[in-house]
Amino acid sequence: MGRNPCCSKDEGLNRGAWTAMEDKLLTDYVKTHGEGKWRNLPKSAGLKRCGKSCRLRWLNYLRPGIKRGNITQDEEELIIRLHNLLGNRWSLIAGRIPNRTDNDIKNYWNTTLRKRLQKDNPMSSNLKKEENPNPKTQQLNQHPFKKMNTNSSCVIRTKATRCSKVVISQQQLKPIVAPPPTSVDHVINDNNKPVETEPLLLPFVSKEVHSDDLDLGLDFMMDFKMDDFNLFSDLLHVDFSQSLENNSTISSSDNKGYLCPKSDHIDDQTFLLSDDSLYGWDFQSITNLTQSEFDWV
DNA sequence: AAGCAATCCAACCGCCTAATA
DNA sequence: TTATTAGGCGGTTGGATTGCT
Repeated sequence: MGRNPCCSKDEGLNRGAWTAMEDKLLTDYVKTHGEGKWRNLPKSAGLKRCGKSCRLRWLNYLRPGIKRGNITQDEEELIIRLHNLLGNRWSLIAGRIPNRTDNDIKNYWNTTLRKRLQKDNPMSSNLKKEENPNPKTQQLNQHPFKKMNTNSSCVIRTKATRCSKVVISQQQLKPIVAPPPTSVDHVINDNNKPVETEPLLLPFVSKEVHSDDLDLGLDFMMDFKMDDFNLFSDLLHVDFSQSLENNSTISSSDNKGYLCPKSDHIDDQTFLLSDDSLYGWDFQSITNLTQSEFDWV
């Protein structure tokens, strides 16, 4: 049953810093045979390393096009904003910053940004270390989707965990900053040709906007399928170009990248979101919510 | 110049999900 | 369907480097 045993327990494997010769062996092998099959790679490439170690070395160091060090001002601002949205989800953050690795960004955050931001804003709970570092204890004490902070802003950080269902009442969606569009205009493929598709209708109508109600804190992010992260590209000033399923790209006439949920109505006031339903919400509606305004089911 | 502290960052560890036999 | 592992991820470590006294 199952797959063949992993190499990780093998004796006699090299550990620690990689030598130039090991780097060359790994690079030559991956260039010839491509990425993947990491378990078998060390043996085939003549490396005395664990496959996991090879993968990490390739992805974080040897892979062509990687930028290392010298984080620019723009990149730094983007990291901060993305971290506000996503918390410590380094791979997702790295996915929005070209040619940077998650490890690089994580290191930069931990060594530079966190300290600086903590200094600038010592009350920011997002920047504090976890009081209880034991993940097992955290799991026992908290719902995996309810990593709460004491103030209203919070980042839900779940490791390899997904929200299955959540109920949001329409009332809770106030305030909506701008009227959301009623549909995404069209879906295009890689060749910029329109694709036949059903309209992605928003299940709620916009409310009156009261500027006094606006709270633009962006510390909140739900843990839906993060593959859909491109829907936040407007906010992040990044090209709205990442592919969705079927190699298609959604765009809207105002290029705002509004989120259009495929949710089920429970009644006129409440919507049930399931795991694959976040082809999104109006971004501000989501980010203005506090964690306590959700009922997890 | 020496010793120590602070910082950096590559690599490892352990957990989780998806894949697969 | 089930058991098991590979791949991927975030957290952490520890050796190397840099800065300070």
